[in-house]
Amino acid sequence: MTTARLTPRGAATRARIVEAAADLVQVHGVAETSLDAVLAASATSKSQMYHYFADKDALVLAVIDRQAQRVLDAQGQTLHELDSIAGLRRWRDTMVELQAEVGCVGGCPVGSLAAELAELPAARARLEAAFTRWTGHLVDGFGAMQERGELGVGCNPSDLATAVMAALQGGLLLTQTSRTTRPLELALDMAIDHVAAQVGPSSDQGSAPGGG
Amino acid sequence: MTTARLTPRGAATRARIVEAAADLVQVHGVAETSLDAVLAASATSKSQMYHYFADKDALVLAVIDRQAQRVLDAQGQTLHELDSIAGLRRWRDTMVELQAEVGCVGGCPVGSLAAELAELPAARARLEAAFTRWTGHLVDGFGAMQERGELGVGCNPSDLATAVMAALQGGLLLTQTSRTTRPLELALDMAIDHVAAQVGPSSDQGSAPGGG
DNA sequence: TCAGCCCTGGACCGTCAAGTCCACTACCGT
DNA sequence: ACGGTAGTGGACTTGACGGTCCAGGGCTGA
Repeated sequence: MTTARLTPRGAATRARIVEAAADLVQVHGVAETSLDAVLAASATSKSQMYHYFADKDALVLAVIDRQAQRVLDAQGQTLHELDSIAGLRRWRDTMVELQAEVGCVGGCPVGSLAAELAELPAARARLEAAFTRWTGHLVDGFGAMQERGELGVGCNPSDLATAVMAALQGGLLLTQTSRTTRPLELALDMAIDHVAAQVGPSSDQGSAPGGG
Repeated sequence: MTTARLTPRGAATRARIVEAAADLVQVHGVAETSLDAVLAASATSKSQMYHYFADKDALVLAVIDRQAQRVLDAQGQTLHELDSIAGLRRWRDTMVELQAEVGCVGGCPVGSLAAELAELPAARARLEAAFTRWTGHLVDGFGAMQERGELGVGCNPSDLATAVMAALQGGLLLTQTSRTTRPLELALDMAIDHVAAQVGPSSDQGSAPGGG
């Protein structure tokens, strides 16, 4: 089922299902979330669920998109002010704060989905798109810094963003596993230092030569 | 069931079950791996499974330990030569190579388990231990470098190791999602640069002040 | 030889989840 | 008013999965 031919009432029901599913998936994971639970949480019936989605997999795809949006929303304004080292630091503090607030439980909603669903082609494509969109905000920030001459012309904003996102994801995973925000803090500080190291020298990244 | 009172024959059967379960879990994840599948793959019967393990959860704990060991084994000698930048680079190349060999499929066996099971207390404890052991090899390497005066006395080998492990885990997740080794390469290069930046200056880490 | 425990085979059970079906209601356009 | 489509309720089917049970095979030690 696509989103064609939806009355406002129908759209609201569909959204309620996705919202409830997203909540449950965030806590229990996809495999441990039953449709019955989603139905109960959203006060809908089986026929409604199958009216709006072909099957559970289709719902899961919608949940991926929803979670990706939620993650971006949770970062608020800091996500749009990544064009300076100071902005990156504020963003770092926001991410750490968000984790601390939930007691380091749950990890990254998108990262967790990626780990669980990366081997399913359709889901993988959505997750890759979600990461690309997220990372895009970093790319934009680094690009702006580069245009202003704050970042060496030799360094690649996209590569830089990918490295920062990797640090974030790994930091979140270790934070979730250890129940301390420390790994996230260390990982993001490392990443920001890595960006800061590109400030000033305008020729080389100072990295290992071998890269493919 | 602990490992008490096991004849060689029994131990072999138990090991066969864990081995088959580990194989399946690595590909499909815990939730999508049924006991029947494990039994078929290991040519054992239900009664054997429940003779050696109290329930599926108990088997999963054994699988976590086995996967942790497999990951360490896969890294071979490079894991014991992390006491120099050159050694770290060889280790990086090994990790990238391992991912390339499997077509970037599967991600990190331990990381994937962590993402799936981190909210289950018993599993979380094992996973945390697995990461600690793994990270321990990095700590040892950095400690040796520090003793030889190659690393500033002000920097903490344990923190450094945590940051590198975060980069590794995040890099693996993005590599799995994007089906390219590039994120892993970028993440590990960043991490190694971060370690290299501690070489020479013997006072401060040059990181953000706020960390708590 | 024989008792006893480790080990194994496989039928069986209860539960729960995904997905189907059909009768019904609500709304929209003409 | 009325036909058609969107939307809804909920019982039902099917099958897989985790877990139980018990009878029997096989090794070991006295």
